[in-house]
Amino acid sequence: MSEAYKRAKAPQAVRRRLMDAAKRLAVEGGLSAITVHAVASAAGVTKGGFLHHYPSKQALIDAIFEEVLEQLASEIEHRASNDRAARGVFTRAYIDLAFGGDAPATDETWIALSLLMLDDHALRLKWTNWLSDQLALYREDPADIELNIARFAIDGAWLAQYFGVPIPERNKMHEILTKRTLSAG
Amino acid sequence: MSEAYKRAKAPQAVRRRLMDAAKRLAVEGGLSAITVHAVASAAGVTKGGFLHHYPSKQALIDAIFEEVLEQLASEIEHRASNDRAARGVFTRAYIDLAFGGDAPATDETWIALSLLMLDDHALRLKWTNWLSDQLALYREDPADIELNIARFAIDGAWLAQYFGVPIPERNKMHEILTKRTLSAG
DNA sequence: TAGAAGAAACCAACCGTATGGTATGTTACA
DNA sequence: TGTAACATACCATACGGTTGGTTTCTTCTA
Repeated sequence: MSEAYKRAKAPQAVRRRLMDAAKRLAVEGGLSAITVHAVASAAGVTKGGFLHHYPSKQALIDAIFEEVLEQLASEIEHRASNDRAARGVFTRAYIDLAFGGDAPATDETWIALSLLMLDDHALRLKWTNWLSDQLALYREDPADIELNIARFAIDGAWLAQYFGVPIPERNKMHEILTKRTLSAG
Repeated sequence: MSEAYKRAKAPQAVRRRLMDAAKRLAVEGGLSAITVHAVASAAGVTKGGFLHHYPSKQALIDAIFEEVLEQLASEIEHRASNDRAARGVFTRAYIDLAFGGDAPATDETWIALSLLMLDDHALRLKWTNWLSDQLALYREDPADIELNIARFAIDGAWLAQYFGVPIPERNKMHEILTKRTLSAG
């Protein structure tokens, strides 16, 4: 009898570990590092265990993506709830989220998200739909140039971070970008 | 005797086609679409042909990367040569390059570049080194917040484009970003 | 409340396929 | 006539997924 059989069954914890392991592997080694074997074994389980919980590798990826989108929406909502301005509510929350350095785990999650999207057309579509839904929800004008610049800058800043480039004067940048979402219309 | 043997030998043209095919495949199908077989056959040659010109798949990727960096540097240089301002010369050229919509091939090339980098740590390093060299060459302050914001925004805009999101009012955005590289210091 | 019975949670071994790369051959060019 | 430019056949490996088992949990009944 294999030793692993003796462990307590904890399906929910295993699913969590599988998701986290996949994200971590993606951040550390790019999306090509996400193999069924690697993820499974990083989560302390075999391929069989992996494929019991998720019918395919793609299913896990989709699950991660959905979860991250939900987390993102919830973080945005939390930040937006204290914002009484008429314009740029979503974008400001987006900026805050990117610069709010209190949660490094969040950064990893975002990077993993981006990596996943970049090789998967369906996920890219989900992302753009999510974004446009959010913009609609917070009544942002998708054509507002200033807001678009700010959001693009945030995306670029993620990339820079993933590339290992230190961003100088984060706080100041945070402040400037935020201010511009408030000024003109 | 196979038909292909009868073609005129044109090694230089084949190498060119291999590079272009790899870039196109990356843009269309993500980096996982770059397989030796796919690239070779898209270039009208077999795996053997591919591996005669490049000792490995990675060698082709490296060659593409080097070439793109050189092209980029040359485009930047061309644009910078007409710029007499003291600040932000590189960044303005970078912005121009991204928004100069006359060359859609350039866009594809950049996207391919980004895709390649995202799964290859060594290439990411090469990119950051290239960037910091360029900043030094044009005497840009790497900590200049306004310039950093502009460059980040450009990177984010590429991504958006790759994601298929139309960027509203490109010209206006181009103008605004450029203006900000000129104003304060 | 015991325990039987079924379902859920795993593991280990196997399979087909795709991939990067090698070895060896064939044709064209210099 | 040698060398560069290809093609063809082959190889080892890694991958996603399947199959069939073994163990633990849950639930239903007497």
